[in-house]
Amino acid sequence: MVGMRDVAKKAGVSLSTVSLVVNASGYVSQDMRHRVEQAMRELDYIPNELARNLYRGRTGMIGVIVPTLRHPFFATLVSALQGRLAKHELQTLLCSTADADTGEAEYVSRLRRHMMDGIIMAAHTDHPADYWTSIGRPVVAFDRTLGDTIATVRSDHERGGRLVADQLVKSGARHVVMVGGPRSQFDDRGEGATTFPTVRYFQTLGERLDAAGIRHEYVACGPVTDVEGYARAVHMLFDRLDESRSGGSSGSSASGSDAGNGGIPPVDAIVGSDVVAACAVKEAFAHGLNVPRDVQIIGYDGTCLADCAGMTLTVIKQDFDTIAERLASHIVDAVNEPNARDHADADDSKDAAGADIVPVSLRIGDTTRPVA
Amino acid sequence: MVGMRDVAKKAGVSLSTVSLVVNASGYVSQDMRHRVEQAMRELDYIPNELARNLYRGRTGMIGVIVPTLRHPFFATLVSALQGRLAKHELQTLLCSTADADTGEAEYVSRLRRHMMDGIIMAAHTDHPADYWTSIGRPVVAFDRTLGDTIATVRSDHERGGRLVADQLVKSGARHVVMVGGPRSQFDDRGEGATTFPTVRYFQTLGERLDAAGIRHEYVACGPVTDVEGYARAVHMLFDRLDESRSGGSSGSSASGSDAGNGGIPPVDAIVGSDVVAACAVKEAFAHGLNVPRDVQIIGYDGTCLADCAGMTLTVIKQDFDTIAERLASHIVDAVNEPNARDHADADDSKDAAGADIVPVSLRIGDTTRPVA
DNA sequence: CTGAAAGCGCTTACAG
DNA sequence: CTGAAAGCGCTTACAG
Repeated sequence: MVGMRDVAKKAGVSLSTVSLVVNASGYVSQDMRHRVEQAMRELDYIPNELARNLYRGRTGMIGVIVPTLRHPFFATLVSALQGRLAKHELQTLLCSTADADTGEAEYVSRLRRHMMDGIIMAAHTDHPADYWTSIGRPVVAFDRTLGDTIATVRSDHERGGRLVADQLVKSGARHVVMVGGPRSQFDDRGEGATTFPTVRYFQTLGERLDAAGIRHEYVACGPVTDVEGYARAVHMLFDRLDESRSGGSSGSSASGSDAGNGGIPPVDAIVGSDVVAACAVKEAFAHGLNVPRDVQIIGYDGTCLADCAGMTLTVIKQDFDTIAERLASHIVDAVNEPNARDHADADDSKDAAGADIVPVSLRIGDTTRPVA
Repeated sequence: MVGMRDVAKKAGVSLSTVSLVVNASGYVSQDMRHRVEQAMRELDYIPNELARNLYRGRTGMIGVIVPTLRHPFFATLVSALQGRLAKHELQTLLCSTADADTGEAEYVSRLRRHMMDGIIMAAHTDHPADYWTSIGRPVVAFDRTLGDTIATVRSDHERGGRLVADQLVKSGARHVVMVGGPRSQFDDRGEGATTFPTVRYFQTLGERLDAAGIRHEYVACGPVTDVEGYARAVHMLFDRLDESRSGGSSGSSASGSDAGNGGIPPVDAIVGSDVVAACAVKEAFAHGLNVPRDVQIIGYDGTCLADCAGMTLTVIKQDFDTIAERLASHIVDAVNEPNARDHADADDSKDAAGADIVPVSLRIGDTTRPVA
């Protein structure tokens, strides 16, 4: 392998001169520069970045922790992130907790050992906040709270909830089923606010529906990594709907809890992630139900599924580009000034916990009825 | 930052002893070992991997070049790859050519500068074979030919073509439309074989349909990165179908070239990637066509779209896990013995060009008719 | 089995 | 503006 030393020898100059030329820093006379460049060309010299990394204590790589790329949501997020990080000269190191059955601890350990410069955390974690704050290296969180000193970026899920509630109320929905992750996500973690901002969508939606007197219930599936789990849950849901529609002879009490079966309006709206919504469209077809006449369906996320699900889905779109931009700029800040706390720049797009809030929007598709 | 030197000092031993303990290599007496371990614990010593990298000339990272993660096919591939690479203690460095508008040259340069140990190439490239073979560092190709010395892994697309032809023939299809990438992909590149193995699917399918006397045509869309391009192409296709179905008044000659419009059977089968198939289902619904009675739809790839497209798609499934396993083991070989050429182990699952061929399978869904 | 020494390839103060 | 020197933090021959 040809190194700087060889170039220096060939050009008849010192090591440092070569270094200055390679890095285009400092002043080197035209003459020297040319001789060095010529020597580099002749020897086909390629700088070894490893040595630079060691000296600088940096690798230029950011670990992005997600559960799995198989879920279009994370694929889209990572895609956007890679583009943004690249603009800051940072590489994206893929860290999936489910795809490689490696816990996040493995990646945190790599962060500690300087194999990456920082971590963007977008996967579930059981570690408490002090685990994350004690790492002492750059970490930024997406859609979850990891501790006071760790910046968070998330979508405005409350707005999502309001937009969807509005759509449902105005289109005359009478019985809404929300399909989402495990109920345990709704639990507080001391702070009085859940660490899973996403559940705020369902909470806000639920409150609004309550206020409008619209019946609603929540069906929990497995964790986000289990895409098939969603399919099963939606499948079972429709079987149940069949039962309730085919008369009051339903033996199970699953279709209602606090009212006599007779008076319960049939389910006429299903709400959940894009995956849930896509499955719902499929089941509706299979069960001979007309969408949106018999049942309205509203997705959440705005991934490619929203346009590939057999019908153009009405969805809440998360703004992946803006999210990625914010995450990237937070991690760049953290990498550049490791000691600086949050740039408390009194940004009004932050919530009480100081999270960076990105707006969402409602995209009307063909799976909802026109509003009154 | 606390380094090995500090640990050595604290434990009262030499640097090398600490190194031996950290690496669990060589023999160290129990006593020494304990003292060192204790010191490491007390000082909270964390080895700096950067120094190791420099010494070993390795980073433990493999670059995976794909066009974009936004396409479920590549998301699934990368997901599988990450899992496999992790089993070999290798990290996955995401290198998207479209997401970060960075050409592959940028990543090859990083490979050269030792920022990664090898590259798995799964994106389109305009560079000729000798560009790739001249890199002189580990490269493995997925689904494309990059030169004699570069190992290739691909699915058995010919088999895919046969399976689909069989399905179409037996179910009585009369007019098949294939929707795929730009026609230019079909061109030879000297070697007498296209560098895009995927087109072999369409070629084989076409030959078989010819043999069975079934009419077929090819509609070209933009490059794979342009998912919306597929949607548009399929949309236009259905508009054309409407026209041809509503009588012979079609002014355009697009629907046929070598026969009078009158005698052409209406299109009753659409074949393409999962994305194409999903769009086709959607358009069929929108146009009031019954699937599979009026039109059969067959996808290719077997990504999550195959189960989220409004109907369970009949698809050719690529075996992502096996593909990832093969790619990973090839790159591991290449990294470990840089000079070794192909392990010419006379594997019978290789084609003439020496590619490693992985079987595909047909998954029957609800978008095809029963076979005779 | 343990310690002093050289070195991985590059950078950056620091004298000339 | 250029050159000799020390050092990034760790590893591995090589003597003891």
